[in-house]
Amino acid sequence: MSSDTRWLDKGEQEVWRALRELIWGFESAMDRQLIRDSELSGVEYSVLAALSEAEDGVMRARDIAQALDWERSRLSHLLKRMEAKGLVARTECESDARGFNISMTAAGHKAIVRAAPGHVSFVRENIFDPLTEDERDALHSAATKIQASIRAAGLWENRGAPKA
Amino acid sequence: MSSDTRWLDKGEQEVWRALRELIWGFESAMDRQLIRDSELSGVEYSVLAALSEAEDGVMRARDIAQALDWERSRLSHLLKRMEAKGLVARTECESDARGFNISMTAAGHKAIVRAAPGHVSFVRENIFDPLTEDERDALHSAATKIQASIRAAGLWENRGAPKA
DNA sequence: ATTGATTTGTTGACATGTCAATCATGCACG
DNA sequence: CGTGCATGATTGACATGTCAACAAATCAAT
Repeated sequence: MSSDTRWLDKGEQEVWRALRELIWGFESAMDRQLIRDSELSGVEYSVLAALSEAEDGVMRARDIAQALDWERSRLSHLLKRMEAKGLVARTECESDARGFNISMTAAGHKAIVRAAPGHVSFVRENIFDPLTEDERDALHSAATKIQASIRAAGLWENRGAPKA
Repeated sequence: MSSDTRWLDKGEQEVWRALRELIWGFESAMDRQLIRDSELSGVEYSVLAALSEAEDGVMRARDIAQALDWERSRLSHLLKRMEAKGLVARTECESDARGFNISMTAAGHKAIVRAAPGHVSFVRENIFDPLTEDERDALHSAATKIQASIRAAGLWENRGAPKA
């Protein structure tokens, strides 16, 4: 596993560098755009967007965490802050006394409605507009395959309890 | 800029979802692999890798920050921790009394030599092996174009002082 | 040379994320 | 029914990153 390492050749290094820079830089650029043009951070936007996609704008915390693939504690901390800001509200869950229902407040709804156009424009202008159709398709399948490969290697899940 | 937003259609949403998941998940998967198989975190690996590429294994803090496109304070905090762990050492800079030269210690060198094969294997097995040549090339050009587009929009730089 | 702007780096306050521990509830199976 | 394990969520300690303020050295321009 050590002596027979297949190192990256020149061309592979360039691809890897481009991808690494994209992965490191894209999220913060997106955050910057959101914070500049709205009152929401990227993670706050994610939560509100998830809530928007639910029928009634209400989701259990568990389901939000699953939809976003986040740790529970991360969501819990964030929801506490968002609740303090008045973006979401929590009500007890009737069917399961352990759970909580998270809903958007009017302020939360207003915030995401205001933020969404700029966010979508950012995605369209920086991902779809610059790429040819072929490149877009290839990007799609490449991203899907890479993720599948990492999953198969058991390195994707956050809480990696590899059934020790 | 608000009423004429071009929203994403079904297919575009799928591409965007795949890319977003990749961007969010890849880095932490890489970190997980490194921490599992070595004593280095992803950011520590980055610093040591940058130092490795310098001729004599010595770089000024400024140049490391530039190479990694990091904020100065981030690097400063990290170097303090890495120095405490004995991975790097700092010496004053002769030519510029403000600067510091950062060098790898023997322990730092040992650590990255031990971590590198696993890291390269991770990259090869999860990026290059699963993709066809066409996909790899398309991924390369797509990543490059997306980054160029974000740069052109002025949203790439960390310290965005947009010449107000 | 002196002044003022720029560069280099550190620091401290704060925001955010991870991890392990905790607690209450629900569920499965005897 | 209980008993024990799984689930949902919170908490606190800690790791890490950002931001703005700072200090010291250099540079530029007169």
